[in-house]
Amino acid sequence: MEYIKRKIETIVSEYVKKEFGEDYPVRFLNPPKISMGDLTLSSAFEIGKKLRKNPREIAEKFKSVLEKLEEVEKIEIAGPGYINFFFKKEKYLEEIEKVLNYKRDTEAEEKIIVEHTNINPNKAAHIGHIRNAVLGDTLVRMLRATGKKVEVQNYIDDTGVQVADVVYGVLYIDRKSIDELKKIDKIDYYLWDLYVKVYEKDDEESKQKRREVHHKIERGENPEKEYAEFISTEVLKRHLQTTARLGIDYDVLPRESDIISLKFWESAFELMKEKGVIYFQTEGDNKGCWVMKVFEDGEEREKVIVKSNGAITYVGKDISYHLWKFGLFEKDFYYKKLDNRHYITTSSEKDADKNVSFGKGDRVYNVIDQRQSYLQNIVKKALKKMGFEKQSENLIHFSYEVVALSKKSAKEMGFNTDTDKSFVEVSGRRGVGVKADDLIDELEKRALKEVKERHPEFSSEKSESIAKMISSSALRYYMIKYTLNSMIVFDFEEALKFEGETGPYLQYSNVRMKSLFRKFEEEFGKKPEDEINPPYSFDSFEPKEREELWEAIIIGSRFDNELDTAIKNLEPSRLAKYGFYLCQKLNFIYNNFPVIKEKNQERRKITLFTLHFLYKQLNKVLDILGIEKPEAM
RNA sequence: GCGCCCGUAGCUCAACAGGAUAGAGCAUUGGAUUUCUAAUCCAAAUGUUGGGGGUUCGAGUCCCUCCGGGCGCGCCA
Repeated sequence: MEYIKRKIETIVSEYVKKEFGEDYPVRFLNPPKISMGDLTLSSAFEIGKKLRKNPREIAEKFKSVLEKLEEVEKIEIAGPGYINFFFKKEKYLEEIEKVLNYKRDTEAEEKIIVEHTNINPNKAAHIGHIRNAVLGDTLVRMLRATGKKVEVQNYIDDTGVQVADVVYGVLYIDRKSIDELKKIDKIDYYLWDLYVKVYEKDDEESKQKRREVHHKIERGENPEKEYAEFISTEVLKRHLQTTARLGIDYDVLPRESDIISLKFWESAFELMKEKGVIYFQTEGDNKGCWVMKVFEDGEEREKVIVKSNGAITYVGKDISYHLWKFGLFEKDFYYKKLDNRHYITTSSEKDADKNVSFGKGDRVYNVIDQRQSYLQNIVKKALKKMGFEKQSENLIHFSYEVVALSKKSAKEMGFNTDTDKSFVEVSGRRGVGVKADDLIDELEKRALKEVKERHPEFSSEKSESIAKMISSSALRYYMIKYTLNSMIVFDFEEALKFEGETGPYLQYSNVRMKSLFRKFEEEFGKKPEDEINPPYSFDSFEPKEREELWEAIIIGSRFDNELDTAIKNLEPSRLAKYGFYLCQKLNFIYNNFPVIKEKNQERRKITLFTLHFLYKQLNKVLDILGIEKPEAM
């Protein structure tokens, strides 16, 4: 119904300017009940507030102006001043293509970079990482659905202490050669356990040894460097297999080791000195460091960017990475193919693919959990201080709460639940967490059992393929249905559900429709689309039935509004909820209005229209949520 | 100590930018199919939105205060 809103907007802003001599934003609301109207305009409140007039009186003035709209059947002023529109139903149905093919105004060409997943390549991916990846991927799909150009980056911290710690473990605890590592089936699982072992013996001597390993990797000394490269690449490949199970891909994988060897930092350092953003501290706690002044909590504080031993801090690296993301210095990576879906950065020119280019974004979304807010803000401030105001503003921390384990689930897995808190924190170092692949395996197992029970006639290949789609949708929906601010206290019982507000429910609704349309074709010898033609008439329905069908159509018409709101508020859960709501309406109509058995052609046409329209809208939602659409389930 | 976030039905969560009678799922109880996939649908029941005060036509939402919980504030990454 966005096309009608645009029409109303034009009329309202013209009228308001003439009548009240000022511009007011035109805002729409959804009436809480369809009996109150199809759409609400709230302008009377805003104008009334400003002019200190009764909003109801102002609303009355709008009535005559807006009633002239050809789409409008009637207008009612309700409550304290809501302007409620009732559309001409038959006309609305005739123009449904305008709803289905709504095109947003094309904004100036803008390149968006979304960074997400960013799992340290030293152990298996766990449910916390999955929330990040699913949120990031959904954000990407949301943006692309509105026609935006989006590049997806997955940053690989292959030189950090985490990798060094497992290299230490391999070299000094398990004493394995690279050839031996190659024989391990799931290296990420092996390292999950090894990582825990490394921290079990956390004495001074091993700490010292670990630091040494880290420094050697940073300086490029072998065999440490070789091990680090091997491990991080192999674990990365495993992570990509895991995310691929959820339908998640990336355009480019920038590696920290390349940032270091291509000396990004040196350029960033020069730039920061030149712009006077950092300076050398000669006294106090930070003596010998390069620091940046940060204004926070009403006082100037210092943030160390280069340590007194000359090493760069984490923020320092992040600042240079972001200068690259926005294309703010001349430095660039080389790229090569990692597999047929992903490019990875490289520092050597000779194996580089010269035909691709990444970065140089206008807007950047970083999908990182809420604990990193402080540091993300430092990067933003650094950009601003360097004079890159616009880029600083366009750097958006897509922040969300973490995933923890419910005490019940943690106990079931044999973790220590002796804590004051009502949940158990996920910790890679202690090996506390649910591995993503384990969870997906379990979901697949359960889905397969269901499919086999329902369809014993299916080949095992077919059943398995369907089970995979179901498990992926269940996990994706579970991760997306919570608002970003809400901590997910992971519970097996909740996550393994296929009924109620779950991904499979949405999938199932879709399958039902497909099946219905298939049967319709068999029965009537034509496609549903061929039946759905004007003229339309609701005359053969009871008033109650008419309202039920019409409500479903109005709900279905809100897709574009929901998508826009989800993007504006950066809240993917909104779209998940909408998808669920859509399916509830769809299933209700399906259960209460027969199609194939319906003898009255007028009734059949309208019912089919409604279901087909909701089905098409649902398909858009499923694509954005990354939920696959099996033929049967 | 300072900053950010949260507190809503028995449980897990919604509530669009301050809007109309605070809604879903799960669990509970009862019901629907000789009929398009029952992973469905319908109905019943459950609320002082942590407490108190304020702002206004209107507050779960904004402000103040108190209580309870989470996270952050490194020359770690």
